[in-house]
Amino acid sequence: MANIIDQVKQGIIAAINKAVEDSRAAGELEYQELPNFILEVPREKAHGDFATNIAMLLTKQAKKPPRQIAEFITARLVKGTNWIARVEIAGPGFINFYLDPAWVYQILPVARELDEQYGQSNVGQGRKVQVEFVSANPTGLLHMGNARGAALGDTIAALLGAAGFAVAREFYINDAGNQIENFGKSLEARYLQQLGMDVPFPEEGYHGQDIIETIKNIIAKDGDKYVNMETGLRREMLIKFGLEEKLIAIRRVLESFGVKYDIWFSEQSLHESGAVEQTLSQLRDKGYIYEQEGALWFKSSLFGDDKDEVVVRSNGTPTYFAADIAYHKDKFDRGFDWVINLWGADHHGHVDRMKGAIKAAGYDPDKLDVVLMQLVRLFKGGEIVRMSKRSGEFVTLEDLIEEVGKDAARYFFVMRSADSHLDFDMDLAKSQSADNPVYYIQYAHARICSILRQAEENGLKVPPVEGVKINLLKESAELELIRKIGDLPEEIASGAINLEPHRLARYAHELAGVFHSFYNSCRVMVEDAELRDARMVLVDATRIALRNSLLLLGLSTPERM
RNA sequence: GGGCUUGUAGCUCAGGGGAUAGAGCAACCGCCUUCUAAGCGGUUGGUCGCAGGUUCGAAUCCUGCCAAGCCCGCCA
Repeated sequence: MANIIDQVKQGIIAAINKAVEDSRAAGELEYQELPNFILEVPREKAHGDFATNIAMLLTKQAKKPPRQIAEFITARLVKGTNWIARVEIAGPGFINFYLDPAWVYQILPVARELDEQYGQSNVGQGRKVQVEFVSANPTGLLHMGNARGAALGDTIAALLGAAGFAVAREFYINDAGNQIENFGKSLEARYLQQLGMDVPFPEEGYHGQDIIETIKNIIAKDGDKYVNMETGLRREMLIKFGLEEKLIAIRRVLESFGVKYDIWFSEQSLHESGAVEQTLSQLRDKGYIYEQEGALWFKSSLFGDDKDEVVVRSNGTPTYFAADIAYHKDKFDRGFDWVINLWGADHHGHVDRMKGAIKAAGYDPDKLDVVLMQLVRLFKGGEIVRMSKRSGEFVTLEDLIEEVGKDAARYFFVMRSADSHLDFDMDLAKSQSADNPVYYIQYAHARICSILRQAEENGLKVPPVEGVKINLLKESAELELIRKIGDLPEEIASGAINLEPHRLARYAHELAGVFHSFYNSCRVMVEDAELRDARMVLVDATRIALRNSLLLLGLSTPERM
């Protein structure tokens, strides 16, 4: 019921199927197998409301020219059912369907009835899906790459939720391994330096100013009590304090970015619980692990990888990959039917062996999807902003939110497909002008709210749809707007299934555009009460579709601008 | 050297077997006594990186080449 357009489409598809079968039964057409035809909205409006390519696809089997096949099919299509008003054969053999214009009027009551729920569907059927994203090292601040991951991951999760999946957002905390050791050394050096001691800073350490800030906080709290401590213990204490502080900061920034996680999962916990060890011994029992040069290797080459991968170093410590296998095993053990990871493109080489490891551990690797996102290049004043984490010189997510605002930042990250190399133009993102697509969309929402607000001041409320003559909406701008509103459920569903949040960003922009167009050609507050009522319903349904889109994108929905 | 991603209008990008290839920005011309001009309408602008192949039909699929970014560690 929720997806009117799909419903109408399915009706037409059924009608086509029947016509084709009838034609075969009558001996006009010959075919063994019905080809996988499509029914789509043609690019050109002159080509009707929907069009199918079935006649062209049947040429081989039927051994007849496409236009003749189309003749047979159209002759057997029953007009007047499934909203089909007129059918035409065009071009090389397309069958174009022209529907009774009234078919779109069903969309408005549905949108208003469902309100907050309009656009949602149940294609996910409650299946459990996990989206893991950002998962940054808790040793520093979030950078532009993390920010893109946050916006994409959160929007993908929102789409999946709206499409009927039971979604969990998860942050994997890399609180183990080399970078933590490095973090400890950096903290220790800064600690001793801050207390006036002349000690060298580690070559590979974290040079960022934020580390010094952390140390100042520690000194403010505990003074010099760690100075005379044994170095191992001292680092442990500093790491504990530092990690906690960093995690709180990361969580706070992400929340200000509109991102909230359901689960924060610690890598360290997998080592402590013995899960890593257990996973490795299971893989060893299955013969996927061997020893060479003192290290343990996973036979990832058996699964299409170009070489094997170390899981336990010759010094006895497990690698990140070992923990990651245990982690993914844990995800599946928690009952997720679908596991989605957002990784930077620089991790692409990791995908095949991760899938291989999942297979080796006895799970279905097809249940893991890794969304790789290309790197972000930041432009400011027309120039690339060079960034380096090691030197501590980079624009943080916090800086970004402060400079361009949450809404613009989120929209800019989501408006491009994940695999496009994103050029982020800071000047454009923060410009409060027509160039900025975020304002364009929000402005449409504010305009609608303004109309409805003024109507209400004059004692006019949006009427219940039952008594309204929606069929008074005959202008092309009106019909186009209704159609666009009707597209939302499909946009959400396919955006979710294909993990393509940029489609929703585009949709919101298009919907706003169609509305602005309508606004300029049709006045809502007209004298004619019946037309006014119909347009108020239309405008309110537009508001619903726009608002729901904005919320899924994590953007605010201003009622005045 | 091998792998992954990308190459479409001046710029940033959609489209990913079908009809005349789209949007935003930029440029140019119009539209505010009327519900928000952060808006609308119009014009200009394309050898879809190059070359082959498959197909009734290729920007889209295949092969080769060219260019850009990233990766190829007992880092993550």
